[in-house]
Amino acid sequence: MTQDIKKHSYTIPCASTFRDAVMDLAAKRRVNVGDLARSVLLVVPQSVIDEFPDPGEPDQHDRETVILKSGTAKGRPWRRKPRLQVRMAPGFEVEFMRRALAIALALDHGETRVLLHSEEAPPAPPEATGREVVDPEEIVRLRTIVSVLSFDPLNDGVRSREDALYVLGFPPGRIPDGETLRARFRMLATIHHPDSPHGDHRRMSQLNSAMDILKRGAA
DNA sequence: TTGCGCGTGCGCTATCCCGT
DNA sequence: ACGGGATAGCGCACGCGCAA
Repeated sequence: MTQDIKKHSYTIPCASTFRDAVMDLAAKRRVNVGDLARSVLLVVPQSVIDEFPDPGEPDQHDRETVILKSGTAKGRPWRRKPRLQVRMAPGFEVEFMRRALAIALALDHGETRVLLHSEEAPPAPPEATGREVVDPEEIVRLRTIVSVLSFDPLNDGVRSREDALYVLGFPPGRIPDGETLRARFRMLATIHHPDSPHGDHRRMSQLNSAMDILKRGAA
């Protein structure tokens, strides 16, 4: 098997606190740092990433010491900038990827809205000051993502417990408790409700049917 | 159908090359 | 000589083919 696009290995110098936070987040999500960066690149428009503040390089005193464990220089200490290393498709700039990872951290901290302008950016028109700008490109991306990741509505509707588990995204045979069930339903309902920007009447209807079946089964 | 071996790709870590 | 960036190498996961 050969790949058409070779991945490139990026070295991203950053403050040790930033590196630790990113690695903690990756560990918490059970993914690697590259996955975090790719996720942000997938769902956040490039213009937003470009505008996001760059966490920047480590300061002059922020250095890590590495002791070589083998080779001719075994035992020799190396001082270098704290860094993150990721393998991704070529063509990205280090600052851009550092911003992307900063967005991942911001989202994890609950900052679910990303402003399209920074303090240094040219002043916005008076009527737009202090408001988030809705990027049409972002809306299209999000709709595509929701469409791809959502379950395919069942042609014959939700007729069995297995169908219900499928619609709610649980593996076959799983017996979710009431709290897990309600939490999953609420999350999916906010996405598929016809009033939502990404809503779908058919999916919402099948969600309700699935919930009914599982609630009856749990009773 | 299952188990085994092989090949390939990828992530992570450590090392080494080269510019300053 | 030092230190940053690039990459080599190791180990793991997964897909595929084949045999039992």
